[in-house]
Amino acid sequence: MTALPVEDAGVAPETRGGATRQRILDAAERLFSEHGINGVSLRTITAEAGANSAAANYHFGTKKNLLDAVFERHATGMAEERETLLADCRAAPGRPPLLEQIISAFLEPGMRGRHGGAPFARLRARMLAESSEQTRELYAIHFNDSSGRFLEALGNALPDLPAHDLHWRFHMLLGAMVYTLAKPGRIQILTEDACDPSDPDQALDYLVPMLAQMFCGPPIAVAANPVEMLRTVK
Amino acid sequence: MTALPVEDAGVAPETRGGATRQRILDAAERLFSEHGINGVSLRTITAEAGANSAAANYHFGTKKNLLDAVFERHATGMAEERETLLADCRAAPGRPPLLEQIISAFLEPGMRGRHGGAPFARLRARMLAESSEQTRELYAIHFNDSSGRFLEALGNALPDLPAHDLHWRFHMLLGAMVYTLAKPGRIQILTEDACDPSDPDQALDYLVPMLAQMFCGPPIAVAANPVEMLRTVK
DNA sequence: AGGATATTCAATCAAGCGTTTGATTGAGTC
DNA sequence: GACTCAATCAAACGCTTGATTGAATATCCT
Repeated sequence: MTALPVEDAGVAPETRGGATRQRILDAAERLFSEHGINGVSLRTITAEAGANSAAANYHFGTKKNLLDAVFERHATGMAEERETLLADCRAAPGRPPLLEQIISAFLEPGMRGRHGGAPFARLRARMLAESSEQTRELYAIHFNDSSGRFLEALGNALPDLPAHDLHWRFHMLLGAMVYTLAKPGRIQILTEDACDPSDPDQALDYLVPMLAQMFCGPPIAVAANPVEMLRTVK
Repeated sequence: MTALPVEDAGVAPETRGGATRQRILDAAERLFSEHGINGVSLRTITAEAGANSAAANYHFGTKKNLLDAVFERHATGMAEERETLLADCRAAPGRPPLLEQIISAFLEPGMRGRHGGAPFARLRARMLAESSEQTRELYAIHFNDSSGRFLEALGNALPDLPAHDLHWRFHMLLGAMVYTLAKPGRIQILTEDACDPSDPDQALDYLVPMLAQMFCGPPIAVAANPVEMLRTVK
């Protein structure tokens, strides 16, 4: 009868690596990252992939599942490379793991690695800005553990920094990364300088020292606002 | 139908006034910021505004024009307040305008001001992440001049910093602001601390000193990469 | 070889989209 | 009281959307 249930017995199309399936994943990744998830139709994706318009539904069931697959394709390997580089930091030359090394271990796999490259990077940034339910789930599944371990490592590298300050600095680390990945192109418009955040090498060369500088600063004194003081204590 | 209190019986052909028009703008701003521009239909907007489904097209022509109107409603005043605060920095107490004061003058109007509040802030962040043609135009029209003047003021406050470094630090300033406005909620998920970037007061209390700290750091030495060196000269 | 399985195809569905239409309202003007 | 005109309304326009179907084709296994 109908071959609808994607989780058929044996090897379902979910897990197979068919050529059409791969082409659809590639096209979806590129188009999602360029026009947003709601800005691209399955017809456009399958056309770009040179496949029939029903192919996406056949291989992934729904559009939501397609985005899941696009995300999972690179996220797992990316998180693993992050953890590997973090482990290298611990078993490192000097005594205390260098702050810059930790920051670089966090940024590099997502900005320069072989995990999707620029399209997947921009897709992640766009998804974070949208912060839909699906996005929150995907990030929680694939990145929560990894990010938590980096937060812990940064805390160990800065034992005198209050947790509240550490969290705010990590927030800024995420912001710098996500904004860079999103390629808004504001600086290029404003300056016409060679400052090019869309160049991964240049971005890492500058972001890592700048962020390290920021992490090293003294704790913030929020004396003016007693409510903030209370919050800081927690 | 009973004549409801038409508060604005002004001289409004299509440029101003009108209670329905305002309600549509409010609904569009809220829904756009929550679900994205492509994620909301005009029918949803007009329904939320308690208006007829044709009202949006009547008052604004197209969906694109509606987004223009939503954006322009707050952007002009926001840019003006930024410039006013920047002028206050120049005619300030001490000799050199404080770095923190300039940064605060740039961030405050967009984060805490009466210019749209949280919904408009999040909408701006989302638009920057999408960076469509329309977004680039709107930002260029309303914010290019203002941002350029802040870039200049920051350069004057840090005369020894190479332009290339200055631009990268301004990029990070934008990233911290945009990411905070987008409310991705990652830190809250990761830490369960009271660190809450969606609280404008707390965000300004922490972002301003952290960014000032980053701006004050030494220039980045990119010795490893000769290509970068060449680019820096330019 | 042949039969089962996996994939592709053209065609179609209901639903929703942005937009347009023509009629209707009701306050202001002569 | 007739006329004007911005504003609102119900209804429909043509088109695209995500999803589904059943037949046709490619692929594999024994």
